[in-house]
Amino acid sequence: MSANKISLPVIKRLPRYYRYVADLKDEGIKTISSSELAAMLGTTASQVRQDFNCFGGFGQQGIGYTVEVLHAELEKLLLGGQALDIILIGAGRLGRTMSYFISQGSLGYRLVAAFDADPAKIGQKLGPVEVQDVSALAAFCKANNPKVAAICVPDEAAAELSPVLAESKVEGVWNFSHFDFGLANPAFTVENVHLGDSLMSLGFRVRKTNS
Amino acid sequence: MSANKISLPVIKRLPRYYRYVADLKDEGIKTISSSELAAMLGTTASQVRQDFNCFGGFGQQGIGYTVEVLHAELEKLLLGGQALDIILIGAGRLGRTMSYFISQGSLGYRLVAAFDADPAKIGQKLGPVEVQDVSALAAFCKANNPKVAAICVPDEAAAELSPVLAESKVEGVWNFSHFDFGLANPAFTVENVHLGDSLMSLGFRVRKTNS
DNA sequence: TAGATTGTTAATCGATTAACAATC
DNA sequence: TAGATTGTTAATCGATTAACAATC
Repeated sequence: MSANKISLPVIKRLPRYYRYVADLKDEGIKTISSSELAAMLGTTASQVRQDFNCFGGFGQQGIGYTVEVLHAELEKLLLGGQALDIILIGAGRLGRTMSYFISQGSLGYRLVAAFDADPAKIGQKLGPVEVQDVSALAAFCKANNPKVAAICVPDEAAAELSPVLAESKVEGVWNFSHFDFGLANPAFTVENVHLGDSLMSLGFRVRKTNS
Repeated sequence: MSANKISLPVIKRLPRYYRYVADLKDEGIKTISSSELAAMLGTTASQVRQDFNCFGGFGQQGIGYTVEVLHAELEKLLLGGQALDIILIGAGRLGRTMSYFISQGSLGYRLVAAFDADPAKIGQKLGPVEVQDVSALAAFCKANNPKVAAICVPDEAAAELSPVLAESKVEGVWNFSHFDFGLANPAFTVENVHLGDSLMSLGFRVRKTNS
């Protein structure tokens, strides 16, 4: 029943709006215009208005946007009232860092389990959860229906786990591996974080500038 | 002297091409057509050809692309022959994880220094380098001219360090903070990795699917 | 009422996709 | 030569920006 389709570029901009508006709220600013906000963000007033209007326009003509309203609306959109259950797969260096990240910030998630294949890691405490053997993944999903999985395992392990997740109720994949979950199963909503790709493309741009 | 302008979307796709082509090379595949590669990547043959042609077309009409040539060309573009010197700023959990990341993969970088403000972290070994006091940053940059900085400090610290980096020879910023280096100094080439934003936007999409 | 600023439609811009001539 | 596939131009699509009427 996904009513009106919001484009991906707009969705990706929402968290940034939310951060800036939260700052404004903290500073006690009551009202802001699209052009003021655009100047802060380095974008155009048109884009700000177009973006906000995807969600039904919470501004007032002649006045601007009430910071408190804007903040509440963006928070509702992004945090959605109740936290999503997320599981961490892979409790190595990256996985552990991400587990802290998930739990610390108010990002709209609740870490409910962590898994690893390495016996040395099983039983370790990771914030609110204890690392389980990855062989318990399917059973855990069946019993608890987590909605999102953070993938912090090597590519081959991700490929092996993909069918297990596809059979579960997991819909969202926060993917740090190179395995392409979206290609494997179009039903997944995938957010890739390709750190190596990111750093490489930065390298290309920096080298380019000097040539 | 930045000759032909390559668009950002194309640049961002290059690392993925490189990974897939490296796999093909490992599998001993000699030649590949744009349509075969497109099928693997989940894109169109047109896009593959358009992208490769930004760099002067290394295919052969009637035949396709020689995997070895493709691999060599992409490697040259992305790794650029010699490694870029990179410094790590912030040796907390995230910074340490990223230092391993930078050093381990063949991403075209050489970690040359790490900095932190916390006395407890100063002196720690981080792979090839030892964490220095951040007060030594300006002097280090002046003496060693690193080209890229990885920013793994809180937003306020990033804001304070921005002018220091702007005065140095640092051009590329791999930014994990929310401070906007591109806005502060348009001369920077910035690659933002906003993990919280990424996870939040995934949450929006997952919730959206169920409403 | 006059000034300001939104909501929304129209114009522009850029990126992706399709088509096809060149050529291996 | 015939078939295949690139390089490249043209068409389409979508996102951004500009314009302006509605309205606080």
